Amino acid sequence: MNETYYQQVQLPSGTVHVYAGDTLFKELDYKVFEMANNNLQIPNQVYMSYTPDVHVGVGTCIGTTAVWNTKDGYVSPSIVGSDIGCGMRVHLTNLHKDDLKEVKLRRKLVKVIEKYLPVEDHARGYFSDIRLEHVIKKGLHGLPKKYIPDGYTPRKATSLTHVERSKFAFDENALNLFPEQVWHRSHRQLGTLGNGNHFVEIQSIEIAEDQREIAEAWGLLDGQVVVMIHSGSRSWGGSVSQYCGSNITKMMRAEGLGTADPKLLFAPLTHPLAQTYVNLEYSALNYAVVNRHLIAYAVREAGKDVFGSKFEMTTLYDLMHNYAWEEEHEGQSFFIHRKGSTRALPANHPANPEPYMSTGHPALIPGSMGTASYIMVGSPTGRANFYSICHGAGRIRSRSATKKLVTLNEFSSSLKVGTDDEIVVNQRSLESILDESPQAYKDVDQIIESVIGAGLAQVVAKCKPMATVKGAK
DNA sequence: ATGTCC
Repeated sequence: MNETYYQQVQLPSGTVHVYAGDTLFKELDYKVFEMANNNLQIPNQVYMSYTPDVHVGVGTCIGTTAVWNTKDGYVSPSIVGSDIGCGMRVHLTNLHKDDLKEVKLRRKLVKVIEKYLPVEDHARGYFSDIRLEHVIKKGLHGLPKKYIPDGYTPRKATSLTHVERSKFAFDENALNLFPEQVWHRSHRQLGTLGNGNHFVEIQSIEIAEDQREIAEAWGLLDGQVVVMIHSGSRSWGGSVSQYCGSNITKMMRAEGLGTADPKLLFAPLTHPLAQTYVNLEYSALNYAVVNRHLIAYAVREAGKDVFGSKFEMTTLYDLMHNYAWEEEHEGQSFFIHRKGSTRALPANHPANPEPYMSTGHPALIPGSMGTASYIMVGSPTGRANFYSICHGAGRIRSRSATKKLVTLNEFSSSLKVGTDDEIVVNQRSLESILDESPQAYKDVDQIIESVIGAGLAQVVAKCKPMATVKGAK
């Protein structure tokens, strides 16, 4: 049987391009098409698509790529979503999975990570030597030098080239809109994980046979231990969404703009409120990149405590799956929104950072708890979808429904609790994160199969969880 | 996802 991995769905307001295998497609909630129909009513849109992990969100589905031409474009805070700049980071260590064979050692590592990375108090990561204003304005370039250690990339450079973008420039006047309290809270939250689906995970990797050449170029080794981080812009991005969202809502009401969904917000890029939003959105992208960088810094400190000063943790890559920005393709400027959608550029695309120009950059895709994550690379045929792939497994069940359905025993057994292969979790009570059990999510392997089948990307390495650090409310 | 309020 020939499986289809892509189809165009015609709706009254336009076409949504759906990248999903037949099985996943059949299981899609009709509400994702209602949402698409509303989103397609925003004027001048040139392209909209769904990834195989698409699911209903606020105003817009998570798993959406939505594109305008910059010259007559629109920005939608709803298509970006409220966790602006949320994304992934992977660091490579000089440990082999056998070094972490003992459950006791994995427990110790998790405990020490918690010492450097506050997970109970979400606002305890006070870095008094970091000026929040500097990192908000200059991204990673606003950090004191001590946070950019030597040997931080596989090529042992101190460069900040192993990120999607190390600094987002914007009109800084927009920052005057925020009260002191927002600055204070965000300073205290720097370097904290947050909760929900955010995590730090210790994983071991398996290289995909047909991508060994790329894996080698990236410094990946079979059985290598890696650190995967998933976090965003914390309350800074939340404040941006809230502040801009309420102003744009009022403007839309006054000007009679809108769709059937009052939670779907948008404005033409030329509107002053749209410009303020884009400026503040970029400030949140700076915060998010720095936040993940500082979380990695904390894990690195913990690693040195546990394994000694020879412990290394070099940056593979940092990239995001929630944002809107300008992007050039074949000389044309587009304004691209990705919400739960990850850019995966192929080799030689000019937007690749220099170290990844000849291979394409790593695209980092998290699975759900207890399941695999993936390090992928974009394919040239991904152009059809503006080089966008999935963001993870994709939720199929609400947090409350998951808590009703899944038992603690089922959750524990998916984490292999009590066996030698136990995926050690920091939370004393799994009950506090029961809504993150794998039963709340689609099967990530099926999602990845769809992405490959559609010709969007290839797997370079599969990452298997060994220990997970989560925040919880 | 988030902080805040019920």
